[in-house]
Amino acid sequence: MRETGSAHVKPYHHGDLSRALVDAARRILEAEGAAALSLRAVAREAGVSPAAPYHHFKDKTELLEAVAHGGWEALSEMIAQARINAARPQDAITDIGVAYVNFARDNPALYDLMYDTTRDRTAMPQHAQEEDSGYSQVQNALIAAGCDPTDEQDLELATIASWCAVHGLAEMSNFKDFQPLKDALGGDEAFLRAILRHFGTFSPAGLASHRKH
Amino acid sequence: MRETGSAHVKPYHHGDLSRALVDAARRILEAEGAAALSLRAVAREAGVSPAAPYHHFKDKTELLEAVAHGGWEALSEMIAQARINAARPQDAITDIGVAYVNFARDNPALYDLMYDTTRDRTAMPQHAQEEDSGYSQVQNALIAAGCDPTDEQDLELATIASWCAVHGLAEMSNFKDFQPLKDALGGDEAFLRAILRHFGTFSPAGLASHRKH
DNA sequence: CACCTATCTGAACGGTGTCAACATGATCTT
DNA sequence: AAGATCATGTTGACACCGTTCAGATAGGTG
Repeated sequence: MRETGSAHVKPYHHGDLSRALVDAARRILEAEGAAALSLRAVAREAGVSPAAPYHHFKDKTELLEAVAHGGWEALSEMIAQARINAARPQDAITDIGVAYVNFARDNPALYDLMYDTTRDRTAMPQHAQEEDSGYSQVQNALIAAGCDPTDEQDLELATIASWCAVHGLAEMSNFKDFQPLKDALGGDEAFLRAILRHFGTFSPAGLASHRKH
Repeated sequence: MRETGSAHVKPYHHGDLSRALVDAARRILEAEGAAALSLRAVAREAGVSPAAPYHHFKDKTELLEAVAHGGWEALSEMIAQARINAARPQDAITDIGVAYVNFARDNPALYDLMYDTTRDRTAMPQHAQEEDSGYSQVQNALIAAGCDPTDEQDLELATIASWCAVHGLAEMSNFKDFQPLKDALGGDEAFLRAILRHFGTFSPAGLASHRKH
């Protein structure tokens, strides 16, 4: 490729395969589910030989971790949007919860992959330490909702509890559909908010009622 | 082996393979993890040819479902024990939560298998309809803790919320270890109870504070 | 006894993750 | 400009996997 002439030239051997592979994996994941996500299928989808990925990822696991990482970024984005769009600061935590579960519902296979405990646990904690991670956003939203920011221990407990509760709801929603209850409550979002209301830490009232010593 | 003489005779072709296979699968799961759980490995462990399982399970999936079913039964047992041993009725929900998370910690691979959303969703909901299922036990414990049993809709929401929260905590605990926080709080169980205290629905106070209309 | 059916084995198929050997071509050095 | 170098790609192979099918084996039934 001498000149950057027309549209789709292959500038290098491939271009940048790493990204192409991750994209291909994500495409397969959405279209055909986790069962169809083989390394060879990813290579096929990217138009490359089965051994090619090994020059960019030492393992199938490492590729999946890259895919999962992209998922965490997308989820953080969703959470940030929900936080920005919240009518009042104290609504933010609930809105984050809704956005979180919606993300899990819209990308069930990707969400499962993100939490796949078979792989190394490094992916999520590492991501949690970043500036605008979902975790720290939840923490800030809790403070905005009235959580005491000086009691670090309690704040961390509240953040973990919130995250666990919403994660549990998200996984549960993918596992069981609760359709009759949803209908009785008037739809998906109503059900969601009703459940969130039952998690104490998600309302200032709940927060207050749990302040002990 | 013509006569039913001594201890381990093989009365039929094998005895009863279905159970032996499920046991073998459970053994592999605990010893080597989910990655090593191949149908062939299970057959090997049971001392039988790779094709033998197909006379008892139509699929690898069907075997895994049997294993998962056993897991649900064991979990129900744990919950029942926690409920019986609770000092006061209103402590039962919290104690159930502790027992639940402990079960998930002690059998991480089995727990993952039980919630594997790749398989058919029939396993868990079906089990939830049984008499002494974990789900209905949680519901009863909530009533004992002061939840209004006449408001069926609210009761179901509370049960789901409780289950989601504890499931989330269990999965999260297997995903991330929270060691520094655990140390600061004085151990595993202290951490666990601290988190549970932050789920509003798990304390009568939390229950009361969420009663709206 | 002969027949039937359930259970198990052996061999085979296509698919998978992974690796070593080889090919290719962009970049660096001279 | 020419040749060396190194990252990137391909081919072919290996062991293992889930699954199937034809045949062996043995219990139950007439």
